Amino acid sequence: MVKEDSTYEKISDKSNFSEWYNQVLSAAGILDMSYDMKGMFVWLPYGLKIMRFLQHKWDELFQNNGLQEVYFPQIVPLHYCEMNEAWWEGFKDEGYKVIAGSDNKVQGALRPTGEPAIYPLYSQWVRTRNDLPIRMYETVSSFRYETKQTRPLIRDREITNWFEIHTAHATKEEAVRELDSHVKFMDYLYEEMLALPVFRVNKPLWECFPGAVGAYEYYSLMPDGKVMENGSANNLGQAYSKKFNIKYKKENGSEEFAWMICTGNGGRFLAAAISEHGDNKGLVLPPRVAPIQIVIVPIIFKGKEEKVYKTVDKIKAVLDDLKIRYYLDARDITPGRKFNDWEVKGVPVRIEIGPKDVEKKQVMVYTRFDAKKKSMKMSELKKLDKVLEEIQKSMLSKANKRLQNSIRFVTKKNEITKVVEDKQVAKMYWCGEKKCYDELVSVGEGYEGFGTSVELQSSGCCCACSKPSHEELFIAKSY
RNA sequence: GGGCUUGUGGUCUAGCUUGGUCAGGAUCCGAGGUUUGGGACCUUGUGGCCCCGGUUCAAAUCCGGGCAGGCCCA
Repeated sequence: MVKEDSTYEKISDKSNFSEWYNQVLSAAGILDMSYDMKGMFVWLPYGLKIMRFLQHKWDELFQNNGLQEVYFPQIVPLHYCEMNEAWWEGFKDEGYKVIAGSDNKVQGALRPTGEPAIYPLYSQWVRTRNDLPIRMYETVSSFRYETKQTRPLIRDREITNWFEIHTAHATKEEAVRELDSHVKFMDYLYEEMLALPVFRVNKPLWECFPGAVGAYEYYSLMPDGKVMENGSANNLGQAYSKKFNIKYKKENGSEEFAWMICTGNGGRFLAAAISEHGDNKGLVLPPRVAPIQIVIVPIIFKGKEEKVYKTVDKIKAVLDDLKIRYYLDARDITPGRKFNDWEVKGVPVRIEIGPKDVEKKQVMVYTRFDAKKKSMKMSELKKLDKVLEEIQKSMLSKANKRLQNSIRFVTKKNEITKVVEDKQVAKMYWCGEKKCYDELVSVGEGYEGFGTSVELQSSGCCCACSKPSHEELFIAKSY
């Protein structure tokens, strides 16, 4: 098991982000990227543990809020796909078709998204008002034959560990309340679990599905100053229910289409966390999602093994009491090697315990994110859960600072280029007209106006046409 | 879609300009020993030039094609 145990792999400086990112994924044992199928990767034991841990967090969160987990088949009949023609037009070129049988007949498509699989069934399930709401989610793989450059966890051809919530409601108001709770789910996963601040923005309407009411999109700020779309919560209105015929009979006998909400995200959560928190030594995991929160490294000298291991047992007892996820590294290799292994893997805290510490009734505590090593009395070990919480908080506030410092407010069109080329995000007043949007975005190649501020603080004059404006537009390069 | 670039044991890599004792190093893995407070050390063993064709007395090296990666830009 070469890959599960550590291998000594070089990690570039983080300023060279593309290279650094691939090396960290490999060195930390997240993915094996040598699988010979473009855009598809092998989840290694440690990487999958982290991803599954995050998945358990959203399972718990969704189910505590009344959402039910379901599973729909991976193969979607083509006539389901064709029910939403505009959608299929956009997706069919990047769809995988499944052929089987001696005549190679096309059996269907691997799902590029969940809608075409799920909504035809919703249509059957909904007859009366009592059948609503439907509140379900699934965690699955989606498949897209990407023609762009693929990048592990960021742009895959098999999008793994992807959750999507699909809900259907009797009224518009109920749907809006549902959307609000999805926003809270995303905020919780980002801030509370991953210690990641994000841009939560509104999409310009022409970027939403035809007929949709609106969408919140999430964008992560990557180390190279580009932004990455990272999940969305969509208020579909009745756009999809009309396509898929999801409707119920009202008391007066008339028919009403369901109001629908969908929300999804997956591996990009992890991509953003790795990119934000990682450093030149490797991964740095936020304690709340780290599968191993504390690693214990015993330092063994000949003849003194027993003493050390007796103390290790005491430490384990305390950690058990605190319900901390720990791992005792008893491998027969040198301590220095173990230190580095677990640093690359981003374990938040390491406890070193050797004969000297046993004498002094203490341990050495190393914290990964600030690389500090301090001694701690055995009697103080029960504070370790607070140490982990402190780390979590500090990681969030550090990331928050970077995000806030990256935003530059501009008042003139010609200032945008300088900000974006400086690897920052430009923010400006915008009147809401597409014409002005196009004008502002076209000042540089590859620029994207990725949304407008959700929490509006003030208003001013449109950066393009100078008319009074109540919206703030963000512009940056994007993934 | 356009441009640039790379392919050497399991992994990382030297060699390519100027063809010829160059297939070298490191790591991993196996065996033995000594160790363990920041990637230990010594002895020893296994294992490699992406594929096809061309030029040549001679190709990892030059040329053509294929396949597979990586990076940048639309």
